[in-house]
Amino acid sequence: MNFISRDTDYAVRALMFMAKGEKGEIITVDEIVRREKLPERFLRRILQKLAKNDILVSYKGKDGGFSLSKDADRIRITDIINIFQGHVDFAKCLLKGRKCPNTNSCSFRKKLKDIGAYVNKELGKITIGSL
Amino acid sequence: MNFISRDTDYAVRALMFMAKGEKGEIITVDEIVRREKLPERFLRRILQKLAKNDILVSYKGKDGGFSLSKDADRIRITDIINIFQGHVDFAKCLLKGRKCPNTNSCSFRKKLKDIGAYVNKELGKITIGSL
DNA sequence: ATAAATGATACTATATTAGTATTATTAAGG
DNA sequence: CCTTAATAATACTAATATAGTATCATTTAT
Ligand code: FES
Ligand code: FES
Repeated sequence: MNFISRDTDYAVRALMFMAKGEKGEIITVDEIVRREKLPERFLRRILQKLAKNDILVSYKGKDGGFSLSKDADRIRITDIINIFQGHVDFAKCLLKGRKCPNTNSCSFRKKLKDIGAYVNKELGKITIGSL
Repeated sequence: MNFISRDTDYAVRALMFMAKGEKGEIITVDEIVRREKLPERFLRRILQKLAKNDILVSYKGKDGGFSLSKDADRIRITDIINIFQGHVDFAKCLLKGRKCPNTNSCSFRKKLKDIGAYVNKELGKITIGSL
């Protein structure tokens, strides 16, 4: 069981590569593909999603590409995880349709919540710039 | 994205229920199903797996059922997670076939590893008995 | 106009998760 | 020894999530 999904991982790697360039530099998908050996079309979609979520700025047309929308130190790993994997829920009642016999008092869920809070806090400290 | 899968959750709930009884008490699947409202056949398979992994002892035949194989305080949540979800990997290189450009030096992976270690340590402290 | 880039969206393939069904085996008790 | 009440083993199916591909539209510098 992996904690980090493929698209999160690819996104982080692409961002790390982009962060090496000058601030605001425009980089094309092809360039990233060449350097990081990622599947092109898949990566395109990933970068598009990052642009939609204000991590990247996209420039269409000739000489276009993507640039970081903010300083690499302000892009947190949790932002990326949230975009691609949604909120990481450490403690959700899994009894969907049926009635959960002990929703509010469940001590298991309570403990997991504490651990989840810690993980989110620590992951929030990691930024693209810090890598 | 959920950290805990359905079968882990069901297993924990079943074990918590069983831990309420006397030490070594034999309990049938039907009894757990009645009390915890879990899908019977699915739960059967889950308990079988727990038995195979020495969490439960199974008694076949009439008056049979399952009992805890050890004190509830010695059954850790991590044991259950490992059985049903495998080792939780916080930091694995996701570039399978292709060559990873930076396997040994990847700082992202290194940081995730630390967090994973913490989570496993904390989860290891939680036992069925403590819930 | 053309070429070189992204945008949007739909499609497909594979893996994982969740659950069901079937048949065999075991052991207690009359 | 037969019946009954339990688990064991295994195969099957359905739903969902993940990973990746394909197609066509739009934009912009020259
Ligand atoms: S079971 Fe629904 S909350 Fe613990
Ligand atoms: S990318 Fe393979 S290890 Fe960081």
